[in-house]
Amino acid sequence: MKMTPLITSAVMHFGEMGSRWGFNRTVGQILALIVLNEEPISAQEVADALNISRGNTSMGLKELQSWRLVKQHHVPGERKEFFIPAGDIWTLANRVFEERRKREIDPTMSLLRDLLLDAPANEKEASAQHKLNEIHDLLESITAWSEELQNLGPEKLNTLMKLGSGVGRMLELKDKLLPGKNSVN
Amino acid sequence: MKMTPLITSAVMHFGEMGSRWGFNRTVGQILALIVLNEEPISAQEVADALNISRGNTSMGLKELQSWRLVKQHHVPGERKEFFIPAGDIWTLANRVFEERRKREIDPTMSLLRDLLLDAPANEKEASAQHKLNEIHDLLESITAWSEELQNLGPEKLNTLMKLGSGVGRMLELKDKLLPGKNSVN
DNA sequence: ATAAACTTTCAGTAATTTCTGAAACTTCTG
DNA sequence: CAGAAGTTTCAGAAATTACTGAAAGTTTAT
Repeated sequence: MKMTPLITSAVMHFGEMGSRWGFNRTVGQILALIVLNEEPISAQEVADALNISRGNTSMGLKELQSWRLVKQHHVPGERKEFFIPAGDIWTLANRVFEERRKREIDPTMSLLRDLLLDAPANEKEASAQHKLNEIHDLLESITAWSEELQNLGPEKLNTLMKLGSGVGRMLELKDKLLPGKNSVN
Repeated sequence: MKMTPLITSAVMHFGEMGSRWGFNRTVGQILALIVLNEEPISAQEVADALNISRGNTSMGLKELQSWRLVKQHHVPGERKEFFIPAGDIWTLANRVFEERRKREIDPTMSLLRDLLLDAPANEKEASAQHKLNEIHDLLESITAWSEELQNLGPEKLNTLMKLGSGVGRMLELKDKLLPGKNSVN
């Protein structure tokens, strides 16, 4: 399970970036290693390749499974468990988005809903509540939208992306195309 | 500069969430306080309201300015500097996205480009490089796409969001609408 | 030029997060 | 069921990140 120089660079980098993506250094490294390695890999091999303790490895793998980025893979005849990516790159990226949405947006949405239920006590609160409402609506849109993108799937998403600034123009014409749809402006 | 209960709850929550959004607790609290307070607020008032040291406040304000979420506001006749949000909610959310993209995606893109330049040394590396290439393309699409959304502006974005699953159907018809555009599937 | 009002910096401390490794646990095998 | 092979847990150590407060720095007013 020696890593080639290329894989080493990539793994180290994903470790560095790990914390920015919502997990810690070793979790990032483990993920990169499992994704870049075509063969299934055992926990012990992960620990050896990355030079981290067996305990830390176990926790990292557990976390990656809770993010649904990595899954166990049983090799017939082998006693130990092996690990492989839980899907293709698109799937993994989606899982990361989804999980982050749960951690970064959902709790705030829930608090905002609560805060917006109470009647404002005075002028100051009324104004603050108005802002909170704006934030709530924005987050709600982002959530709805990201769910929508997930349902589109990679090919259509790609079409949409390649469309570039065409999206704007298309929107202007949308009523002709989909006359039944909610007209906003 | 006493905070009302509503504002206190919101500020505390944004503090908790701060670290998930890319900054630390006090920076999150300061941001919430400045956004929810309609009047400009001085550094000293921030420190008092949040019960944090003057030094920490100064660093927090500096960071918020580097994210372009908060700006200085000079009150005529007053000696000290006041602070206000750098724009409306939409603008602020956009700045957060943009800044996070810089920190979370750009460095990886740059590394991936480098790693893809070298010829693979063997089978293992060839396969890893293929995966890295997929990741590169995905990140590139995400970047292009998020820039596109920013240019759309809030109203059109909202139209798009309200369109919901209509986006998929619209895409299927897009060639009729915009015949000049790049055909992907 | 001096002083008052205010801000920033930064060395040291506090708080938090991550990692290790030994012990406890779980399976499988003979 | 004994023990070998493997995994998980978790208390404490190490590393990282955030915060304080006193000293240095700025700016404005006189």
